[in-house]
Amino acid sequence: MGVNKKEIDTQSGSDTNFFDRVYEVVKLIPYGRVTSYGAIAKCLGAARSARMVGWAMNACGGREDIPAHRVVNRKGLLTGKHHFEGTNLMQQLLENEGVKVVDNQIIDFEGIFWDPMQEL
DNA sequence: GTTATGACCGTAA
DNA sequence: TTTACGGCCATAA
Repeated sequence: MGVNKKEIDTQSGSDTNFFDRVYEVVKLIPYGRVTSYGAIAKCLGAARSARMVGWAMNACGGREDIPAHRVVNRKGLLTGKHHFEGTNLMQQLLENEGVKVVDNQIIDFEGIFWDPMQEL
């Protein structure tokens, strides 16, 4: 039995599970902490695929297990809040965890920033 | 198979 | 300083 199918991917180990990887990292985000798409992407080995991380979030719509509200862009801005229900749901969730958010921007972002690579 | 989009990031003007 | 554009990877149509 050889590897018929399509010879694995051009790269070793990355079975279209890119999304699942992002989900796992996001789910690993501790309470009261936040991270950025680039940090997650970098942790996955694709720092240049930060957009894919956000894309994965878009597909996460419906996965409550994934605290996407803890994922923000490099500036600590809630760029994805538009994808949440309502208008301030994401902000409410963050404030609920003790994260101060003003004008869609996280206060002391660098202070509560959680780097996945730092833990992993 | 190609085209277009995307919750980004980084650099240039 | 701010603003604008391109790149880069992956998914969906």
